[in-house]
Amino acid sequence: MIRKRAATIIDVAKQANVSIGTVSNVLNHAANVSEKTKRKVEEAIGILSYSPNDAARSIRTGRTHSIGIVVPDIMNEYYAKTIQALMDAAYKENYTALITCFKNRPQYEEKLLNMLIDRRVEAIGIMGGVEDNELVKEVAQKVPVLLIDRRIEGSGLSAVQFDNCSALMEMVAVLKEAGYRKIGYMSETLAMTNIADRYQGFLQAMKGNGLAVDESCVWLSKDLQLEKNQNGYKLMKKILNERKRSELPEVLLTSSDLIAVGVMDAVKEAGFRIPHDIGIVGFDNITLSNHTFPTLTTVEQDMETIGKTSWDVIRQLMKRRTKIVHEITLEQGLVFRDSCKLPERIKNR
Amino acid sequence: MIRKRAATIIDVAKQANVSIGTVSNVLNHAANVSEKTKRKVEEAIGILSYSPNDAARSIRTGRTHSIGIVVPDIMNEYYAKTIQALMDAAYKENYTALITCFKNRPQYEEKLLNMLIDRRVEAIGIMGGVEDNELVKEVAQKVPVLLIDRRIEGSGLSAVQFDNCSALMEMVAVLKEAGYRKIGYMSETLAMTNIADRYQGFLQAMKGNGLAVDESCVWLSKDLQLEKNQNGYKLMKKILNERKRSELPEVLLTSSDLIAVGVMDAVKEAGFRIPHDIGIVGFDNITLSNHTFPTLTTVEQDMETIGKTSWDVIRQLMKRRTKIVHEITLEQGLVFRDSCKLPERIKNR
DNA sequence: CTGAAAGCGCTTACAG
DNA sequence: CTGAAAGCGCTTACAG
Repeated sequence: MIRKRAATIIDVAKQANVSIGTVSNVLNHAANVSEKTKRKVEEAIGILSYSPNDAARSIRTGRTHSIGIVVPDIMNEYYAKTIQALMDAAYKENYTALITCFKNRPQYEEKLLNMLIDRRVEAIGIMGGVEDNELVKEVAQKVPVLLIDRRIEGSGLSAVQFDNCSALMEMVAVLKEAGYRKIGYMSETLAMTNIADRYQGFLQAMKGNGLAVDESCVWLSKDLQLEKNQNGYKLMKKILNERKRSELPEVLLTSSDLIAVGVMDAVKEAGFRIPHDIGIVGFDNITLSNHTFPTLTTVEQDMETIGKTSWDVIRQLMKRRTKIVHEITLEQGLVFRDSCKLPERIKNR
Repeated sequence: MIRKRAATIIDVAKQANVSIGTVSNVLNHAANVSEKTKRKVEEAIGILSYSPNDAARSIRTGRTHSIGIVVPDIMNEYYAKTIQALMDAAYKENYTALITCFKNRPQYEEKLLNMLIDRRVEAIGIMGGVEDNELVKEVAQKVPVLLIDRRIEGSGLSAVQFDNCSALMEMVAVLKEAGYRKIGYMSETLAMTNIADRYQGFLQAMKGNGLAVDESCVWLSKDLQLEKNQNGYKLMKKILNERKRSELPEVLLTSSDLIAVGVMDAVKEAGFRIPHDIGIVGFDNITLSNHTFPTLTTVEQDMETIGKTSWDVIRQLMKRRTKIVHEITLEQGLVFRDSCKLPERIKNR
């Protein structure tokens, strides 16, 4: 079987014995077309199983009805759910989202962004680590950019973010109330604002609550950006090998549920009990966190909401050629489960 | 700030004082262009920060360098990882994958497929439930289609699949060896071949091992297609409410880890112990399955491999205008963990 | 209500 | 090595 060349608007016009302008009018539900010719055209379209070529259309109209999304990867449920919500919202308004993943490899980022620009996406949403802020600003000269779950200080770029700092401050306050004093912290490096904000919240809260930060219990590692689960496990295993029990924190805050789960595996493997010997706190509230043993105390980020909100803002950004800056901050929520020793009165909040 | 109109090849030609044909030649690393004019052109490109318009290019060349992927959703890790592997492979050869999710809503499927055709993707990979086989066949008239993790009998369409039937036969044999007799089965309905094959494998193996299928312990529910976790929990809860313990299976096979995890929650909530009172088996081997309590016995599907293989086949399909049929079958693997009572000799296999 | 024609931003033979 | 011109498949004023 040989696939036929796709029919064009010219073929349809010939088949229906009308001009291509008329076919175009039918296609676009435009200008009064008589019922009769409309039927003729539609019949011809059916016979030839014609479908309009979007590229040709977009070259004329100057619009592509597509947006670009840049994320580290889609394998992390946090990204997957956010993107899904954003895509769904866009799709309902006949926009297609081009998803691109750069796996935290800087050399990919530029290539991906250029690809999106070549495709003339009408806006770009950037989630996570495009590390080269200058690059992002250049891109924003050409096409509206929305930063999702991050920001670039002083760039005048729109952003939808969570209030990471507050969430961590609350969490630390609760841990203190629960009797914890020696609070450890494990995170990817602080390149992204969302991650940095959490750490700031941690530091502020420790200070505010009169607790000392034990620097030997703070681990910031670049490895934790990807394969968080695996790398969290490895890092914790190494820590447990090197230290005596008294040198461990009483509770360990982490910047991701996946990291937390890896850490828990290492801890359990070393024969410690959670939360009896050490408490663990995650971040994201992915499905996994409610099914680990013990279940994981964490910070909930509402992916549905950030995804939808991002689309709303992107739509605003596309509307006008003049630039306006949107800054939206969403609240997170604390989820108390069994991986920390918490009094009932706290759990029931 | 007002965003400028994007520069075109004409602008570049003017800026560099050459013809647009020459600019095009530089862009496409084509025909001998003298070093000097090349530099002139590149400089002009820099000054205007010109980027070529893919739509215009594709309308001339007839190629879009993009493929379409259709999946139920990207929130299930099984789909997410497969797509990621496929996207990565495609990306390395300068192809972009347009990901579309139809959420098992039939009315979406046609719209999505048309959208992909309008965008003139050079091939389409379909994973999971596009239910209308006729629709798929029509699409395949226009553009090469690869079925991923499913097939359409007698359609002459290429497919990359797992050997689901064999995997289930092996699993049943192992369960029998472990002493299980009353084996239950919980799955989404059998609309898709991958799901149907598993059930066939189950039936065959039961027969082959001289075990009776207790039909009261077979649940096939449409609800389990989406939100598998939630809906698995609900279904199991209902079952536990309605039955005495003696009416439950000794071990329950499920068609997805997410379903299995929901089931385990319901079982534990009802006060039963796993695997002491009832064994549970999942399917997919997503990250979650190694962290539940108890950890989940399951069937591993190598997402990396099916994703990459799918790209390899898609590339083949795009190469020629004559149709050739590819049928590739991949092996799965059994993963023995703590959610079933299994003798050590089996676990160590 | 319908058609003829210009033009969107490119690539591709073809001259020179 | 470089340029002029045709043409890809559409939409959009503009006549009639």
